[in-house]
Order: sequence, then structure tokens, then C-alpha cells
Amino acid sequence: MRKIDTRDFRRATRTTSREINRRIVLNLVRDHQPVSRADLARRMNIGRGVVTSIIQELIGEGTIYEGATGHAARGRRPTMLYVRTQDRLVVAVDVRFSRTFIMLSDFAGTQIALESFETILAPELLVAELIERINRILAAHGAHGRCEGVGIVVPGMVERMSGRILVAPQLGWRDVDIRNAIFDGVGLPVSIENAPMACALAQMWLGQRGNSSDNFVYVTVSDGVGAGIVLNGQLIRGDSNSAGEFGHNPLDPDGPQCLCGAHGCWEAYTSNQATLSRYLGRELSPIWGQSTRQAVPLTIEDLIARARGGDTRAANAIEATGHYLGIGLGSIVNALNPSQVFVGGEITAAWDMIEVAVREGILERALTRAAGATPVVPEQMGGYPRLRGATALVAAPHFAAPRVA
Amino acid sequence: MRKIDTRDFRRATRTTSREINRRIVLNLVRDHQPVSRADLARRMNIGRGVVTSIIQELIGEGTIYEGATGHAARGRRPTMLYVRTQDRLVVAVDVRFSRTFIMLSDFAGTQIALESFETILAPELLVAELIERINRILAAHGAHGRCEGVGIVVPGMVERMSGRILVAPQLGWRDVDIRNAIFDGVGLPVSIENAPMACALAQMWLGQRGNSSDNFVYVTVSDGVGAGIVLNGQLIRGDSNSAGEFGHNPLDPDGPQCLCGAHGCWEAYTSNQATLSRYLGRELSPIWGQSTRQAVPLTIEDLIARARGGDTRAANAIEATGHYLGIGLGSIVNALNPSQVFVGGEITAAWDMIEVAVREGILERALTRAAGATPVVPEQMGGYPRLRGATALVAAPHFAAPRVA
DNA sequence: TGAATTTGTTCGATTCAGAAACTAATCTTC
DNA sequence: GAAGATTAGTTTCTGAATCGAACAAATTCA
Repeated sequence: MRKIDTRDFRRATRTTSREINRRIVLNLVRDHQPVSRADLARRMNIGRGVVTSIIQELIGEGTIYEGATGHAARGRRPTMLYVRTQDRLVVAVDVRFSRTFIMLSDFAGTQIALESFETILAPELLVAELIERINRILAAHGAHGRCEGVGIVVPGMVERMSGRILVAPQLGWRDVDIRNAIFDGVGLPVSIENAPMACALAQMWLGQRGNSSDNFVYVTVSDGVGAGIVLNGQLIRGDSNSAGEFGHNPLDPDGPQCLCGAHGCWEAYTSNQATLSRYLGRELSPIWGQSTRQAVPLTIEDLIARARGGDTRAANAIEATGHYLGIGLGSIVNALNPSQVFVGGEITAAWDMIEVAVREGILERALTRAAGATPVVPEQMGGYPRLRGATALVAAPHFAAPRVA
Repeated sequence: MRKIDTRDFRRATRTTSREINRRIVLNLVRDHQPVSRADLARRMNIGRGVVTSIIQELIGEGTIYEGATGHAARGRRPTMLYVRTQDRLVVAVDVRFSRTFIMLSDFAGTQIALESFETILAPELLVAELIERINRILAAHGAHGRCEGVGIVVPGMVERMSGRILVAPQLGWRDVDIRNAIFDGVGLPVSIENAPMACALAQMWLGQRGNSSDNFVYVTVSDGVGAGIVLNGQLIRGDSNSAGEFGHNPLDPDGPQCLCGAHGCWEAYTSNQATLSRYLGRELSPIWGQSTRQAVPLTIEDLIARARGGDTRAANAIEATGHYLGIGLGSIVNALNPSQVFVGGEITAAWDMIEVAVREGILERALTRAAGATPVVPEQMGGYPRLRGATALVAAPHFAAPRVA
């Protein structure tokens, strides 16, 4: 039940019904392919005639295609329909503090090419490098006519409408506009998004099918700890694009000092740096504040390897992170009561070592039994969630419900 | 941008466009009354002919009516339109631990009658009492044909679909169905809702007009501390109806013990009992666990009165509550980045005494400048937010956007 | 070979938005 | 006070979409 915003609404025109039904058909094909027209008519409780004309339009605009005929026990055999994803391409870009990744993928998120380079922190130089590399990749794969857009994920706050990066502390950026420059250089639409939010988008649009209604939180544990919130199938962006900043909510005011200045933030207990600092027995210090990147003595991957090699102090540091992670998740679960929580980040490589501790942490804080039982799902390794998020950024608008009322 | 749930969608029929536009017209009249047909046509960027036929339907179903003709500098004078609220009535019920309130009001939330009685904790007896009183009120005001429903607000978790009260600790209820019994006894549709969520609904539907897009959190500070979350004009209910439970998120694990068993919950710092306990220098104890209600020695109203009378210890206890309230609000503001936060509860009577402390608390935790500047609006006194919420429960569905796609 | 069954298309009826013409009511101007 | 201008509201026709039924196509089974 939504209230209509009388200062910002979209009235129905005479094509609105068709737009709605076309999107529903497209999504049904997406979820149930291969599927026939008659099947769609049954699922939508609609006449087959309407399906015929909608399918004609969808084939015309190139979003779906007819495949081989299927099999039927009796009667005429159905022609099966598929969503066209293989030759609709996206350039996904993930800008991180240390490295920048560029992936060419199709609408289903399937990787076609992947490369990376050391991030250039000066925005203008990074933009130039990106334009050159993107054009080279597109040319190398003959993808210029088939690419529908560029999706860029950055570790910072993004104003979606203007595409401006308001602030990205790790990159040292403030109010930077890279979208227009890249659009000019590549000639494709460009979307930019904050990393945790993009991960949540990826989970919603490119994750496993058949999950219950999209109502979840995607928590990324990396240099920082942030979250993307999806409620009722919608990404929650917030009034000033900063929703999901759970990382600096306090667990304990007497806890370790966080990079934000406060004490005992969730992030100060659970970020990769926090886990390493716990192991090394020293204070938290910013990875991106250091003059040389090589100065980082130990990575979280190293730590996990040591733990697996029998280093109990490493294992304890990691398990403690799991416990604190769970406590924070307990708060989130109380606050939003999502149907699932996803966790991404390097720490998921050690999920078997922390799962129990995470669960205990949640139960320690969860108020209701249902909330305490909220499934926590680690991102599978090697999935490139941020790059998939960048892909979803471009692909999702083609499948989303039309805005109405 | 919403994802379509392929297991639960609503396709467009040939009347869908009209439904959408009818609701938009209704809401425009609601927000801008008195307003003419020509005005609506201009606001919707639509032909006057369409407006004529939509208005005809709305008048026919009795949701709006024609008033006197307005004035125009030149040309024919417009006939002004109004939403019919005065003779569409609602019975609003607020069940609290100590007393139960019944209000007869119209669709605009205007109070017509109000009575209260000591809450009977046995569900069957309470239901019988409610039925008798509701019928008596309806008869006394000749309201039987004009009343559109009963809205009930309870301090507990409610499953909206079945109308069952899953758990209400203050009342000692667990999995109680009072809706069907009241429906049978009164013969009107009955809606039940959790108190903070209902308050949020009241704020959205019966609050001040002209606010920015509905994206806020309504925090109730009372015996417990809970919140109703509204994002993009939609009440967030959660996967198992428990969204908004910020009250037991921790501020400090070494803090005072909360009634939930944990230490340092937000509620343990900010509930009325917490404030009183701070003043009295004793442990928190549950108001509803006490054998006799008269055992409560001091109310929060008394405390505020003492503070106003010059009792600095009372003033300090209240101001401390304001500070902790602000800290918790800081976390909420980080997490959801709402455009506003509303605060309800007895403590708002002392808002002038705590406003600065609340603000400081928020700034202490807010991550971005925009989040730190989120307006915090206290509920005005004597507004009966829960009863207004019960009214909104019945009235809002008549004005909400039609569900589509 | 023909009946039954299922898929997909076509076509008229109905319901809407959209556009324009039309009527009604009022003010201004000559 | 009549003519013209202006605005409000209604009517009417057109085109787009659903809805339902009839129809053609393709396949299995008796």
C-alpha cells in the first residue's frame, strides 16, 4: 500500500496497460524460460491473443526471441521463448582503492572479458584510462553495436540522478563527475552506483532465482563495512543517497577507535583492517592513508591462509570478527526484518570458520525467533559481486516494473 | 525502480488505467481542495474531458463532492470539488497496558467522540467489552450507516493478512485473534496494527500536508521504544512483521540491564521507565509485570512537572534521555537516511528541555552532514497519534495507489 | 483417416485516453 | 446592452488496449 506523491506522480496514458503487461510477460519469460505463449497466458490468466501481440512487440524490440518448438503430450507443439541476453552486452567497471576492474559481460552477468589495472586516483587521468580501455575492449570483441551501457561501481556516495560522486573517502574524491566525461568518450549511457548498493542490485537481479519476495540486506565487509538495502523489490537509497551506512553504528562506546574518529563502530570490529589489527595486536589504521601501498604487511587472505595452516591466533581473530559481524547483523535484522541477509567480502572465504560465531552473534541480539532465524548467505567466491552489480545497473532498468501513479 | 515479483503480480486489465488515474485525481483533490476540474486537468496534463468522467465516477461512489462555485478573474466560474471526509466515520481503538481508548472520528481524523476504560487483559472479555462499547458509540451518533470500519492499534506484533496478534508482551498475549470476533460483533471491517507502525501511518496519511516525499521514521518512546518505518510512501512491515524494532539495539554492552535481558539496549536508556529509573537511581523494572498497577510510584509526566518546578535531578534525568535518544536516532539516520524523523510519546512534552541534547546525540553519531541535519519533529501534544493511526488504518486504503505489476 | 487436443492468430466488442468541437457562464469593451 | 474574449465543463469521435470467441495450424491417438 503506497501513498501517491502528488508532487511527483505518473498518470496512466493509453499505453500504460500495455507497458505494464509487457514488463510482466518479459519477467515471466525471464523466470521460466523456455516458456510458450500458451504457458504465459495461463500464468497471467489472460487470453492467448493478448500474449501473441505482446510477444510480437517484445520480439520486435529485441528483448526476447523464439527458440525451437517444445514437446507436448497431445496437440500442437509450442514454440519456446527466451530472453535475449547473450548478445546484449555491458561494460562493468569496479573502481577500488588499489585496483580498477573492467569486465565485459552479457545481460545475464556472464563474463566475456576481464582486465584490471592499478587505480589512478586523479579523476581526470582515471577517466582517460577508462575510456581508452573500454573502447579497446569493445573493439576487440566487436561489441560496439551490441553494448547497451557502462555500469560503474565506486566506494562512495553517489547521487543517482546527476551521476555525481558526492564523496569517496578511499579515493579522496569529493563531488566528482566522471559520468559525463566517460559518456562523451565511449558514446554509451553510463550509470554509477555505490558499491554495497550495487551488490544488492546484483543479488536481486542476477542472483539465484526462485527466492522469496525481494526483501533483504546485502552487507559488504571489506576495507569498510556497508550495506545495500532492498525492501519490497526496491533498492533503498535514502533521502541523500546514504542509506545502508550501518558500519559506524556503535557496538561498544569503549571499543577500539574507528577510522571515523568514534569508538566501537561495527566497522572497527569487522572490517578487514579491523581483523588484521586484532591479529597484529595494534591499532586500526587506514589502508588508504598510507603513503605506499606496498606498506601493507598482511592481507586478509594471508590471515585466512594462516588460520587454515594452524595459526590459532589467526583463527581466533577471524572467529571474533564473525561474532561481531553477527551482533551487528542482529541489529539489522531487528531494524528491518529482512527475509535474508547476504554477506560479501573477502571474509566469506573463511565462512566455514565463522558461520557458527555469526549465528551466535545474531541470536544474541535478535528480538524475535523469526528474526533470529533469518538466513545468512555468504557470497560465493569468485563471483565478482561489485562487477555483477555494475552489470545489473545497466540491465535492470530494462526489466523493472514501469513507474506508475 | 522495482523488480516485479513473478510469483505475486497484478497484471493490467482494461480498467487499470482508469483505476490509476482515478486515484491520482482523488489524491490531488485531497491535497489541493478546493479545486476545480479544469485545475485538475492542468495539474495532470490531461484533457478536461477525462477529468469530467473521472469526477463523475468519484462523485458516484461518494468519495468526493461538489461545493460552491469558485471565483475567476475572467470566464465561467469553476465548481469546486472536495473530498468527502466529514460523514465517513471510523472507530479507532487503542489498546494499551493500562487503559483502552475508543474514538469515533471521521476520515480526516477529526475527533467526534472519545472514551476510555481500564484494559481487560483477558482477550475474550476485552473483545466483549469492545463490541458493546463500539456498538453503543455508533448508535449514540447515528453512525451505523456512515462508519466504514474499525481500526485497532495494539502494543505488539501483528500479522496484517490474518489480523492475528502474534505477540504482545505488555498484554501477555500470544497468537490471539480478536479481529474476527469483533467483526462478528460489530459487522464492520476490522484492521489491526502494531502501535509504532500505526503512528507512522497516521503521520503519512493524516500529518501535515506538503512535506517532501514520504520517507521517514516515526519513533515512539513510551513503555517500550519502537519505530514505524516509511520509505517511498510505503510502510515497511518486514518479512515477519517485526520491522522497526530499534529499541533493543545496543548502545553500550556495559549499560543498564534491559527488560529483554540484554544490557545497554537503546530502550534501557530512553523508555519512560528508564528515565524514571535513572531519576530514582534504581534498576529498570517492567511496569506491566507488577501485580498492581497502583504500585507505580511516579509517572513520566510527574517527572517532567518536577523538572519544570526546578528539580535539577529530574531535569538531568530527562536531558540524559534526550541525549541517548539522539544517539539512537543517529544510528537510524545512518541506516535509513530518512528525510525526517518523528518522535512520539510522553517525553515530547519536555521537548524544549531535550531538543539540544537530542541534536547533539545525533551529530555525535551521524556519518554525513546531510544525515546529521535530518529534521527531528516531536509529535504535538494531545494529538492521540495511536488513535489517529487506527483511523488511518481504515481510511488509507481508500486513497492508496492501486497495486499494479 | 478422422476425432480430439493443444497452440497460436484474427477479429469484433468494450473500455479507456486523447483531441477537438461544443455549450455554458462570466467579464470586458464598444 | 450587445459583441467579443475567456474560462469551465461536456460531448463526441478516434486510436490503443483488453476481452472473448472463433478460427487455423499442428500434433497425437484411436
